[in-house]
Amino acid sequence: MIRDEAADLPDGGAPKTPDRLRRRASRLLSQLTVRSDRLITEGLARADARKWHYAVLASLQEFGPGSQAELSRRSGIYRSDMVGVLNELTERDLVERAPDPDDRRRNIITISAQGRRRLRRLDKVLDDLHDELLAPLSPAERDQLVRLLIRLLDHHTQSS
Amino acid sequence: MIRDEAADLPDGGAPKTPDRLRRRASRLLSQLTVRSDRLITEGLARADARKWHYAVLASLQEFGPGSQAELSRRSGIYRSDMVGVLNELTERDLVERAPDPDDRRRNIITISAQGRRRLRRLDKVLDDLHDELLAPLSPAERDQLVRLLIRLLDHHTQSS
DNA sequence: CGAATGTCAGTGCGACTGACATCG
DNA sequence: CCGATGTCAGTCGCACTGACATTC
Repeated sequence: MIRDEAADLPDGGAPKTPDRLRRRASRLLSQLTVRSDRLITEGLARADARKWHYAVLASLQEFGPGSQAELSRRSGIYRSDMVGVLNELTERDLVERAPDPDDRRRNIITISAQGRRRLRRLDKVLDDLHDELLAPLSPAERDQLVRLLIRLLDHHTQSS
Repeated sequence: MIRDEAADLPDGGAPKTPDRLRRRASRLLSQLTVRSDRLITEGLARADARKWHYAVLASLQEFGPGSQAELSRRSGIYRSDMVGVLNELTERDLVERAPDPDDRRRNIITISAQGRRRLRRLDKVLDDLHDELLAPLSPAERDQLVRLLIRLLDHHTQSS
């Protein structure tokens, strides 16, 4: 019989890091994202909010009012899902949805004063949650991580 | 009427980075992970494999045979989902599922010779896919990213 | 008895698709 | 006519739960 151990390192024998499973960036990303998402989702739920609430409100504050399709592009939420998010936000009077007089297909979404207050609150909540998420890292390391992630994300979004 | 611009920086005026949306680590992680997952899943699909196939095979090669529950702990796949994964792997003769004589509750899962060949193939496929995923980063930066992610993941797994 | 194992059915959520009426 | 918009219904994959029979 063939010794099975011999088959362990047949491809040149170069001592490839043994914990490839653990070091695969894709696996690290997805496992960490599961935890991160849960942390953020639960944290925001305690403040009666969801991730997209923040995304939409922040995008409105930074780039000003816009149509739903425009918000969709800004925040990476699908046009079809944006409807529901905006329903929730208008229910809570955080944004206003008004028909665009110049283009009757569109709604113009505007952040309200209460929405701005809400956004400030959510920003604080998120700051705390990110402190928890990034706890083991120094400020410099956090910055480094963010920069690396941004470069990767940019590379994979411009091509699509 | 109140000028809305005035309400933009009411909290002290500290020039908080304007693109907070873009810099939130949690958002970067989830958005990047979506792309990464898609890249990997499609790449593996072209080789008639799934992420878990690799995870299970690699864990078998590195840590040796084990029960399903043990594999489940090693690879982060739920006990309930492991069943299906192992069904697929045994169908393809990549692993063997044999009852443990010493503990009749358990099955002992062993990687087969074909499974080892398969694993080597998948490792190459994944190397290429990670080259694509991490394309914008230098080797040193890739290493840095992996180390940062590992530290974060470790921190959030030991506590759970 | 309590705890672990393998299995199955099912939930909830998030990303994504398709189609449709309306309008530019 | 083509393209964009807002809306709705529905799919798919995945993490996760609950329950159950069997065995330790």
